[in-house]
Amino acid sequence: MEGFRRVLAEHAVGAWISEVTVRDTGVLHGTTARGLHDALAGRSFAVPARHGKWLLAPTDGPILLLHFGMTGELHWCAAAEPYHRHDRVIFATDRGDVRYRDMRKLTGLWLAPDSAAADRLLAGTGPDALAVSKQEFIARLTARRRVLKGVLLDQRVIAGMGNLVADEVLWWARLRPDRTTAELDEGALAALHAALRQVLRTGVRAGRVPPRKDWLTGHRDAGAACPRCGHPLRVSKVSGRSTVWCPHCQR
DNA sequence: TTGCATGTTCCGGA
DNA sequence: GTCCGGAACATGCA
Repeated sequence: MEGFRRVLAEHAVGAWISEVTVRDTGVLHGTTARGLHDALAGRSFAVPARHGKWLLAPTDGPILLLHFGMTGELHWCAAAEPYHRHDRVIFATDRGDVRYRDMRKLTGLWLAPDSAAADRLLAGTGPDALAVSKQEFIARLTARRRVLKGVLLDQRVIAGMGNLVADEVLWWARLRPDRTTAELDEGALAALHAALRQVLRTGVRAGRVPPRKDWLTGHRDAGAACPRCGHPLRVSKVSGRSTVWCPHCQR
């Protein structure tokens, strides 16, 4: 996510959009190929922002909102570069192409005429996980009794954590994914917030969740050993999502 | 061929 | 009303 924001920030700010090519309308939401082209051709990209898993790409006119689902990517390419088979939308500019690439098309692109409309699209989304204070984090998490894994993944509560990151955060905080928010004391909640900040800041710096050997990430296969204590990791479903945790050091 | 996958949303049941 | 699991979505891979 953060990596895709950088793609825009480093290459596209100020670039003039000459053409918008939609190769698969399946990724468009609330607009059409013609609508997207007419709204953005002739506009210039402004400074992008990220909120949770959303990338906001303002122009000197409308605001483009991008979501990447599980398999989406944003690429900066020379105009001459051949299309990738999963390039769904191409924004051709005077400097090169911004290409929205996505295999599974689970989410896609939205168009907001102005910032008020963009706010309405994100109205149900909670505060960004890296912007939330410890106090607010604890207040939002404990507002209701929820399973930890489920509440961390709930974008309405806190925006930005996906399945792998939620597992990583719980592993760092040494908390079992199937415990509930009601069981945690202040210390455990503070540890959860600290783990969240550490994991996300490292991920943001790297532009992705780093596949480090000393992290849980990269140990998702059954039978793998916990990189902290060496005990076998457990793989199961929690809150309906595949979940990896260490029964020995997560309590 | 079948099941699973890094996300979101809708639905039915508790 | 709230919360949870399951299904659906579209596609590729083991």
